[in-house]
Amino acid sequence: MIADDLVAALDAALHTIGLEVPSSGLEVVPTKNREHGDWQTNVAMVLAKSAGAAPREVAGRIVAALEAAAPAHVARTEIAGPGFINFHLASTWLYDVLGAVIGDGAAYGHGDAYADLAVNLEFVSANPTGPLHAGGGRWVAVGDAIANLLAAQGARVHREYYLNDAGHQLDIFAASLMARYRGEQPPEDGYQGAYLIDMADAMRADLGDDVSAEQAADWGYHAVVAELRDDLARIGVHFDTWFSERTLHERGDVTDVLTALREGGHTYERDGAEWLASEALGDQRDRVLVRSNGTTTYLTNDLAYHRDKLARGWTHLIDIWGADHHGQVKSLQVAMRALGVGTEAAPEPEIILGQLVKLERGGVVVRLSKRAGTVITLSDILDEVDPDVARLTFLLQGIDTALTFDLDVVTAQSMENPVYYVQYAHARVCSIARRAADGGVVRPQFADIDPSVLVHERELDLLRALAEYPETLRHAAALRAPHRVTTWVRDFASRVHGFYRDCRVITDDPALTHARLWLVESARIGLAGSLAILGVSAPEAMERLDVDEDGGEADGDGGEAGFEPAGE
RNA sequence: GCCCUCGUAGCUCAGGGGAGAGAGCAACCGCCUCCUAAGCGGUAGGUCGCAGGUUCGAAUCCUGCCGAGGGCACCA
Repeated sequence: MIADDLVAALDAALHTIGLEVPSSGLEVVPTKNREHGDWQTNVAMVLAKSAGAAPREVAGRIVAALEAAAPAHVARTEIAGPGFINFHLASTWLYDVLGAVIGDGAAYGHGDAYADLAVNLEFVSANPTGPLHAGGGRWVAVGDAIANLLAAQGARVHREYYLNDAGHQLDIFAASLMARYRGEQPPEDGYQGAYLIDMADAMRADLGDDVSAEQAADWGYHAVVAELRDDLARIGVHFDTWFSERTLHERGDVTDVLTALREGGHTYERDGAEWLASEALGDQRDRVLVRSNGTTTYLTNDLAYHRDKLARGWTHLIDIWGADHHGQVKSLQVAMRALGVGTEAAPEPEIILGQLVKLERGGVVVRLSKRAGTVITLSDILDEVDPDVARLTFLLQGIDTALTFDLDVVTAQSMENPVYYVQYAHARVCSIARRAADGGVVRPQFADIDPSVLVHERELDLLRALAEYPETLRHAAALRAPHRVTTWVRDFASRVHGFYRDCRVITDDPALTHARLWLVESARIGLAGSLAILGVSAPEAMERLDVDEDGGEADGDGGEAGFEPAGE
């Protein structure tokens, strides 16, 4: 990588003139403005104070030393602005990028930052008492993409879904199902959703007219889990493990946790309940472990669960939670530390918090009411838009910001969704390759082409973006921020479209055609690779939509928001 | 009251110490005898919530305030 070469050269130059490398390290970054060259460093400004000289003067010394041993590709070095050192490179550095992309293929941009990590990533984990809520789609998309990101950095990643199938909620669910089965209203505090009526009918069809409460509880549970699995499959997410909370109770893991905490002297009795002295460990307050009725709380069970994940050999635990659970983060981490976790070998669980999704319909907030049974499910969304649209919609922005999902906007404008912009770039690029093949244009071996014919700004722009891709993936993985990949690929797609417009690939100039065919292949690799991280498909062909062919795509679902004929 | 996240263009959001702050949508103006126009180019649009502080340099870090969302159960 050119950046590494420049860092090495700077390091050597500093050594030559007797300056220390800044403690923050050497920073060489791409310039934002082309006029400032290709890469820039701020070392001179960082070192000015300790060197006891003006930044530009320090820069001058560094540049002099650099020129004595000029690194490859550097055409010109200049001092600019308050003391930046700008590197103007020959475009040969970009031909190296092209070579790297072609050489690595689908693995281009991947790294080994997490090669030693065995990650257990738990996400979604919605209670098995009904279908997946539409807002939960955010965790589906984000979790899967984070898993892909970590895997692309060499981690072994395990996707896990925790089924809270031992608590009170499930009893209430079973009672609600049983009530519907008998044609009655669910209990006051029960699940009012209409889906239970359908489910009760299905149960009757399955088990007949004489179903016991126990049978109903069991049947209902399995039906819900099957439905969760189906919904997730529809959007293309597969979990390696569906972990049942019951297991923890049956095996005695929960009592083991209690024993360990007691032995550590972290528990006490009050008001007939058993408490964890978590405030002393850094929590906001103490927490109940065992209720006065003898049952264990969510926290206790969750501790047993996290211990089990470690016992199964996962060295790094990650949970993705909605912000509505933020109050539990500290409790879990602090208690895990009390259990001896939090060491180098067993770091405490990493909790990724995401802000909640606000559902709207036509600008009006859809309030979810259990009583009224107003529920919009993920599968409702998938009935209206394809999984790629749903996924990318959830991956457009950072997880720290609340996301508004307007069902009308997302469905009515699904054709304008950025996902098609990116996929179209991929389809176009594939189309070129197809055309070339159909026309009998044979792409020579990469080693046999002359990349130096690639001099158009559009061509170089593609390679510049590809040069930054590995760094983008690394950052996205480190920050657990898949939306950075979305941002990158949208920008890259824009460059691909620009190139497509301005640079004809298949021409009567064989050298240029051959080089561009490989360039196009590198673009395909970049698009397909980043889309794969996001869990979005990369179609090789898409139909052209012409404005005057108004309509199209009538989804026939009685949609009141049909597509307007768009043009005058 | 305490804790977490967010306030950037009309709207939805990128950028999270570096040089005139970016994109998409919406508005306006252009571009298909040529590899798919789901495309490309251009114009217009900003006190980066407010006030202090740190720094050579702050939209970015710190503090306070204002505003929005989410938490503060012997629910999960």
